[in-house]
Amino acid sequence: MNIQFKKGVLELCVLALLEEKDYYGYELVNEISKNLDISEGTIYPLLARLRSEKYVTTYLKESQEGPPRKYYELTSTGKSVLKELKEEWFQFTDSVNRILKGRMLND
Amino acid sequence: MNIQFKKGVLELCVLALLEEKDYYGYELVNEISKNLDISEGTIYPLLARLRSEKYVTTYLKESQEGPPRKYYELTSTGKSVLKELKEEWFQFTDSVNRILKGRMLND
DNA sequence: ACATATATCTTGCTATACAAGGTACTAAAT
DNA sequence: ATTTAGTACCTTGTATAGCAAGATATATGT
Repeated sequence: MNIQFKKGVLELCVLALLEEKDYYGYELVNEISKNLDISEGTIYPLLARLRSEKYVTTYLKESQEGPPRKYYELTSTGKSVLKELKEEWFQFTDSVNRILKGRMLND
Repeated sequence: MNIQFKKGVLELCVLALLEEKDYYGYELVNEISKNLDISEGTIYPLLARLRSEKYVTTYLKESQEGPPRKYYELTSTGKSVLKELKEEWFQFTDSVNRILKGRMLND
């Protein structure tokens, strides 16, 4: 899978998942991995950044299956960033597809 | 416009345009700019890379309106890379949209 | 001579993803 | 008891690609 395509998009995916419910990091890796390749070395720094930018808050919760889980919860800032990012994403892909599809008639 | 989203995608756009006809760099900037923000500081290094990777060849042609133009022409390698990149792009955006749209019912 | 549009390219910077590794807890198998 | 495997967190160093800002040079009009 093309690594470059993911730049910036994983942030969008994480925020979108967090809109549904709170996730912990390891769980996000598993959930996103159903659709996209993603590694832990990517997600944890990303989550740290989202927290430092106040898009999410965190809380710890113990687990029966291993060490405590750090859950991530979307803030209202995070929600509005998500909305904006989502719009940008759809607009961006439309623009790209306009460039590609204008020339796809003979593909 | 989100800079990160463009990572890797501009290469795809350039190759897609070159499938239609030969372009020179400045012309590519103008053409792509109809849909996406792109700067010359991005396109020229990208074109140099495409050439070094043998996805394109170049030739010079004089112009009446300014200095000589360097035209870029797709190689057969470039064509197969384009085909692959295009497939990856559509698969990638589908995957992302699956993550986003599974949770958009109440947007 | 000067400004504008055309056309090329380079330098230094930034952002994000990844591989590879480390830490630690729990439960099951040896 | 010890090891293994699964869960769960994190960090370090590297690579890549885009951008702003600038340099260079040609052609045309003022």
